Amino acid sequence: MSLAQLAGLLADPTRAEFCTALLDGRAWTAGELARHAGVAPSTASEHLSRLIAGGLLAEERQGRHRYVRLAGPAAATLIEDLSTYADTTAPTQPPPRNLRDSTRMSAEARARTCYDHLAGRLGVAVTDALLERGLVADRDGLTITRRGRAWLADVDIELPDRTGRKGGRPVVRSCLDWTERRSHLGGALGAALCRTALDRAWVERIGSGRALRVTADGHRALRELLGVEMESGRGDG
Amino acid sequence: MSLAQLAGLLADPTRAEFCTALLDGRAWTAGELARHAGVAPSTASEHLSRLIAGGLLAEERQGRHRYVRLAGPAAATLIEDLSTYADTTAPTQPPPRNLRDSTRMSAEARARTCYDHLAGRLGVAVTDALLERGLVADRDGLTITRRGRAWLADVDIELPDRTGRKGGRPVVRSCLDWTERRSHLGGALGAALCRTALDRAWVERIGSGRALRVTADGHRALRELLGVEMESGRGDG
DNA sequence: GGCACGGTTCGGTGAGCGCCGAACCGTGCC
DNA sequence: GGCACGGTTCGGCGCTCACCGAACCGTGCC
Repeated sequence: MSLAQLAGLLADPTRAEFCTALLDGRAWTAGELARHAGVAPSTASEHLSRLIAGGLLAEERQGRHRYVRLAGPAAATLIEDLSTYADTTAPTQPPPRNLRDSTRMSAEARARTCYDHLAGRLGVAVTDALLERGLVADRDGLTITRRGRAWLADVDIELPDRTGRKGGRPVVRSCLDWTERRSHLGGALGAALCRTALDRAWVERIGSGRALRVTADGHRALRELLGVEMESGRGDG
Repeated sequence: MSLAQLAGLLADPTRAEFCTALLDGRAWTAGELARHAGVAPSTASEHLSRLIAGGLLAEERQGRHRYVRLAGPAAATLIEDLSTYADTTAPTQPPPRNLRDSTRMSAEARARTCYDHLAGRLGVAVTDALLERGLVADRDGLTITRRGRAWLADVDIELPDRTGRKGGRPVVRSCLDWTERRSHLGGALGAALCRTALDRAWVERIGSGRALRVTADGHRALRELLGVEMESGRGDG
C-alpha cells in the first residue's frame, strides 16, 4: 500500500470523521457512525469496507451488527498526529482579517478543543497542573502515574476500556499547541478530561467552532481539583 | 485546516512522490520534481502551490528558480510516519498466492527498502550493528553518537545539510519492521545509508519492486564496516 | 535588445469517486 | 411464518480534480 493510498483513505471528510470518532478507543456500529457523520447507511458501509481493507480499522461482527474500531495503537497515533499537524499548521491567514475573526481567534487562544482534547491556555494550564501535582510524569514521554490513576477514580473520570492496552489508544500523548508554543495533553486521558469537562458543563462551546467558554462551575472545578485559576471568559478578548 | 484536507494533500500519487523525494532534507526546484515524478511543469507548479498553502512545504525563490523543501521536522516526521504505516500495514493477502509471490516475499523479508531506508533482515542487522558498536544510542529514542558521526566521516557518508537542525529531518528514527517485528533505522541516517549502499552497489534492486539483493561488494563492505554477516541472496529463498 | 528557459496561469477534458435511493440479504424478535 | 431492522450491493448522478497544452511572465545570459 502506498503513501498516497493511505492518505486517500483519510482524505474524505466522512472517513476522517469516522476515524476521529473512533479515536475514543471504543467500537462503534456502522449505523452509529453513519448517523454521527450524517450520511446514508449504504455510504457508511462502503467507507468502512475501505478503511478496513486499508488496515486502519478492524471489525468484529456480532449478530446483525458490525462493530468497528481502530486497528491498533499505531492507527490511533497516526490519526492523532495528522489531526495535530492539521490543527497546528497555520492556515494562510496569520493576520486576522476583521473584528469577528479577531474575536474568534482570541477566544480560541484562551480555550478550545484540539481535535478531541483541550487546547489553548486552558489546555496548557491543565497539563501543567497535572505535571506539577505528579498526576502525570514526563519521563520518556508523558505517562500517567499511580497517583494520577487514583485521582481519576477520585473525581470519577473513566478512561475507555482498551486504553493503554494492546490495540487501545495511548493513555497520554503530548500535542504541540500552536498558540502557546507549548505541549498540552492529548491521548485518551486528554480526551477523557475534555469529555468530562463538556459533560459536566465546566466548559461549553461558543457557537459552532472549536472555541470554548469556561463556565462558573468550570472555574470552581478547575480551582478545587487542580488549583488552576483561569481568566474570565469575557472582557479580555 | 481539517484532517481530511491535510490527508488530501498527500492522497495524490504525484504530491506524495514530491514529499517522498523531499524527505532527503534538501531543497529541490519545481522542474526537478516535475521530471522526477513524470508530470508537466504546469502540473507540478499547481501541486507545489497546494502543498505550500497546506503548510507541508516551504519555498525559497532564487532568481527564476523556485526551491521547495519540507516545511519542517514535523512535516518530515508526519510523512515518514504515514509511509511507515503504509508499508507496515499488511495488505489483504497474508497467505502468498503462488510461487512468484512467495519468492518475492522471501526476497523482501531478506532485504528491501522501506520507503527510503533499509528494512527486512538486512535493515535490522545493520541497526543492531550500529547499536552494538555504539555508533547509535538508544536513550529517549535513537540518537547518533559522537563516535557515530566520526564513523560516518570515516566511511565517507554524508548526511544532508539541514539534518537534525531546525527545519531539517531528524537524524535517526526507529521504524517498526513488519517481517522482523523489530525496529530498524529510519530518518536521515537510514536514508543516507540506503543511498550509499545503492550508490556503491552494495545492494541492487531486484526487478522493479522494493526487494534488494546484497552484492559481493556489499557482503564485504558489511563485514568490514559493521561486522555484519548477511546470508547469500540465492538458494535460501 | 533579443533569446532561452524556468515557472505560472488558464481553459478544457476525462476519470475517479462520494453520494444517494432502491433492491436485496441475513439476523433476531414476535 | 412473518415482520422489523441492520447492513450490503448496485446503478446512476454530479462534482471534484489531476492532467495537459498553449499562452504568458520574469529572470538571466548573450
